[in-house]
Amino acid sequence: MGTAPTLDFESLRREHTADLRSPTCRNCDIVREIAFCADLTHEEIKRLTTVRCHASLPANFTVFREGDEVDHVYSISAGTVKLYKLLPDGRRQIIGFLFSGELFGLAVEGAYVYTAETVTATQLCRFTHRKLDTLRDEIPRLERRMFSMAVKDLVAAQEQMLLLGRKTAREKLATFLLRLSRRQEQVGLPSSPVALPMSRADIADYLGLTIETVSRTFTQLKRDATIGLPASGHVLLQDEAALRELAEGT
Amino acid sequence: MGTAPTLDFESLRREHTADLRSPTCRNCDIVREIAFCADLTHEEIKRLTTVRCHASLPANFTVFREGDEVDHVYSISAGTVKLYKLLPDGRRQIIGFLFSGELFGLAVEGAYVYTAETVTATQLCRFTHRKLDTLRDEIPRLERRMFSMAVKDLVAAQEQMLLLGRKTAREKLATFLLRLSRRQEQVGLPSSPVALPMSRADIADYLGLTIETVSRTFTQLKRDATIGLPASGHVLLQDEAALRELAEGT
DNA sequence: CGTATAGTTGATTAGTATCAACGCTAGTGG
DNA sequence: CCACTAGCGTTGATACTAATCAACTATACG
Repeated sequence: MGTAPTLDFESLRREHTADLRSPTCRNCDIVREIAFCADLTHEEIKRLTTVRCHASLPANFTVFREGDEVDHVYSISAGTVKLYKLLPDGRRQIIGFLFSGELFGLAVEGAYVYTAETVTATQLCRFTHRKLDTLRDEIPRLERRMFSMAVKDLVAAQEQMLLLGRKTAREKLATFLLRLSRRQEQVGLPSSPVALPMSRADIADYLGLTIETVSRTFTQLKRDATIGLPASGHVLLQDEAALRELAEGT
Repeated sequence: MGTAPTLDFESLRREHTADLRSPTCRNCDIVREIAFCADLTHEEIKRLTTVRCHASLPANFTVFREGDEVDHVYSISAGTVKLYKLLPDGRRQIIGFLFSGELFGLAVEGAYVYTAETVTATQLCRFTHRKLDTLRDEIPRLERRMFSMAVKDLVAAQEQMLLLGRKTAREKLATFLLRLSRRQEQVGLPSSPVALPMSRADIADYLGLTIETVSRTFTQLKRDATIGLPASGHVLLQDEAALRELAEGT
């Protein structure tokens, strides 16, 4: 997995920020797009703004590694991030793909519990844990919001356990495609040509399969006219009903 | 999965409470053992006490089902509970085994996201979601505590994804046994004769295996003198180093 | 004591992994 | 501008782990 090493966040910020900044992030006073600020008042957002700092990172950039000492919490402004855990012999399990608006960097006992790596070019906002703790005390709604985000992640993790433990390769892939499709809908994009920013290797490590099995299963679904593969990185959902049946395991 | 149907909690409470009540739970004013009350002051615990209500349930009792309308949050005073999700064709994934001091019943959009069933005879405390919400507003530390519990569960769920997606049957079982062993240590019990209150079917559905594979793997580990099986429901960890190597996948 | 349930063991199958080769695409340098 | 190369993705042949099907044993229960 030819991954760039973790670099100094600050230098990266200077190096890559210019060309990747989006309009909403150019000026530091608009942070509503940050997920856990969504419900806050203007006043509260202002407070948050003072402690945040953002950067744009290239694809395949390691933000932090499992076991690293925790310093910051990150929020994705734009782009895609993958979180994963490794076994000593290199076997990898991707815990989740995160998109714009999602938060990561939670940890136990001062160490990150997974590695975080960008999939595409990505813009991140980050806060120190210390400052976030202070803010949580000052803004009770923030605490509540972070709790419900943790619950949301927990529910997703449990759904993924069902997938990993009990679904077949076809069912896993169908579930995966429908999830991405649903997410696109939520962001106001069309549900059907699903964008796959991640590689086959990433998909395999997310679904508990091998690259080859993922590839073969794509081919099978295409042969069955359930999906179409118009271009690399894009999947057409031709028969959503069939996909749903597969995903639910009926 | 010959499961008793969900019964009325209140009638069960009356029916089973007498013989199952533990000394610590007999009087309603000691609730320190409830996990999310651990850090609270005496005053705060008193407040909680007024809204709680407890019951003792027999083994294999369904507390609630996935999809049921949410009413309560439960805390285990004594016993073991399993949480699971089902696919329409009956395939089952156990999300977790919970023990004394743990909380369950979190939900999204008013519906439980998993089924909860007792493994052994179990004592539960329960609170209505409504009352808990009120208390969370009144006791900020409670909110913080619930957040860190959710994070703990999330981290455990991510660890389980690695197990389900990337570990072999032997590695899965070794990991499982070591977890139970570690938990016993934390409660002050010896680490070695590990108690297995759950059936082979439950273990299989937790590890993403079949009953037969679990049984065969137990036999293999016994043959290798890694574990001993002195009596049904108990496992002796004869070679913890070997188990740890297996669990870490080295 | 007989029956039901849980657990073990064996034989065979099936699904996915592994090993290997090949094609496609994109980026590089002449 | 085009050949060259590297990396990603696909496809094929084979191996292997765990599932399935089946029989049998041990344990708990009435």
